[in-house]
Amino acid sequence: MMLMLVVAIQDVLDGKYEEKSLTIRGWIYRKRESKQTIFLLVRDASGVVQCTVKRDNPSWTQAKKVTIESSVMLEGTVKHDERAPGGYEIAVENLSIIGLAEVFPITEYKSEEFLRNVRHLWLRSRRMNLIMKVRSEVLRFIHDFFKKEGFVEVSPPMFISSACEGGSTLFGLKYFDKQLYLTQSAQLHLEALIYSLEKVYCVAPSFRAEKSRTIRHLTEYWHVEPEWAFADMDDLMRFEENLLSYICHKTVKNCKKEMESLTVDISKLVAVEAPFPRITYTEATERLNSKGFKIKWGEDFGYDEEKALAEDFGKPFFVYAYPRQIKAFYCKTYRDNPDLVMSTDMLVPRIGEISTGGAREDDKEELLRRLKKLGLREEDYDWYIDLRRYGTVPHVGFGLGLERLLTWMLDLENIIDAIPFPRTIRRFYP
RNA sequence: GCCGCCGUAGCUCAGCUAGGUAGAGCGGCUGGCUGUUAACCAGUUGGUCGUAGGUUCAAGUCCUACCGGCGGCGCCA
Repeated sequence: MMLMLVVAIQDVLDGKYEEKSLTIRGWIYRKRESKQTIFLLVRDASGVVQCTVKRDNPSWTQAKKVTIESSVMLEGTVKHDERAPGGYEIAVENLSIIGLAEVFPITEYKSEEFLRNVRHLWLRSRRMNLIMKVRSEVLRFIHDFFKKEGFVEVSPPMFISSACEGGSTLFGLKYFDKQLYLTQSAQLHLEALIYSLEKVYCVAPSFRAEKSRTIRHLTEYWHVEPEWAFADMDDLMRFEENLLSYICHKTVKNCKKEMESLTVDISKLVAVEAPFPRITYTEATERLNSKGFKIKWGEDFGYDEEKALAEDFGKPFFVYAYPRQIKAFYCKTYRDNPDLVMSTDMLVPRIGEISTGGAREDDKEELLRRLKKLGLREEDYDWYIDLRRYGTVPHVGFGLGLERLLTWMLDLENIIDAIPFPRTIRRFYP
């Protein structure tokens, strides 16, 4: 038996194999029959190519039999043909069916609800294929950037024994005969690691039992979190804007085809340029109130307020220096104004917050005061307080929601499409 | 936690306002078609109308409860 060249479909479409005999492997994407010719559109991980089977060819019988989504291996000759989508097609000489598919449930008309029910099959769609490729690349750029900046990737625990912030949004679970929780942020554990490694980061899932019913919430999402010793708020914001610029520019460059096929408007990504606008919470409040909102100083912004600000800027920006009472216990206060904390959110149009970060309280007595004031039990945070007992240092960190970032970058209508198997308040199958 | 919307064939929906024999398109199957672009033409197949009660001579349609789903707010990344 002659050994045939097995190639990726995208390479055929790129014209690398004109008039060559070769083998492709994949799945039947579309099938159209006429009297003399059966047209098989075959997809693999890389793309879709049209293959033609003629009536007088021995593979005609197999081609008659094959169904949508059957897995196949076929041999044939690449022809340049303007009538074929993509300009190239394969004249089939031999077709073998690997797995004959039953009638595939996904057809032309489909509702959101149905596609969510058959998510495990919908992942085969061109759209999900492209989104997952971009997601993979974005992850790679994130890792590249952190490594370039000297950060060490670490692996925090998912099981935790006490809350990071409040307890209400934690998923509890039975851990032998004890009560544990799924982590909602790696921050506290990352803070412990900076005393060894100084600059650390992780990309890991976070779990939130928030009963949120919106297009920008998942109960399980991937969280990009660094912690950085001996750094301040200015370092933090500069780092974040450089990271986002890097991701956007690399994605535009390396995922050109995918972005085109997904009809993403890349101009907003090209336009991302450090430095980003920065406004304080107080300035943001004044700005909003001049537009007709009625925010009292000390109140947090809702989604409407975030959207109004974001539309004003039309690009990513920071809000920083928030009132102490609306932020978590670990936020460091400004020493010249203890009503304010060194906390910053990065916001983007349409989505709102994609990251929250800031300086962490590094003074032990101050941290204890904050814990007490918020009614948190000191003994639950004993190990965390140790970090201020033994060689405390000023440090900063942030958390970036990977799926929110992708939703913004790819203009996704719903965050669920930024992850293969989304978990929401109502969805956990398949 | 609060508010709104949806549930009829494998899929997408109409039918409900004003109660009276369960409909269409897609898909499947059969046949036709000179190269199709999720083709086209003809025929055919296909139903616990989400579930349980109630009103009524009669309920897919009206009422109540429940179940499932989607979205908005709040909360957050």
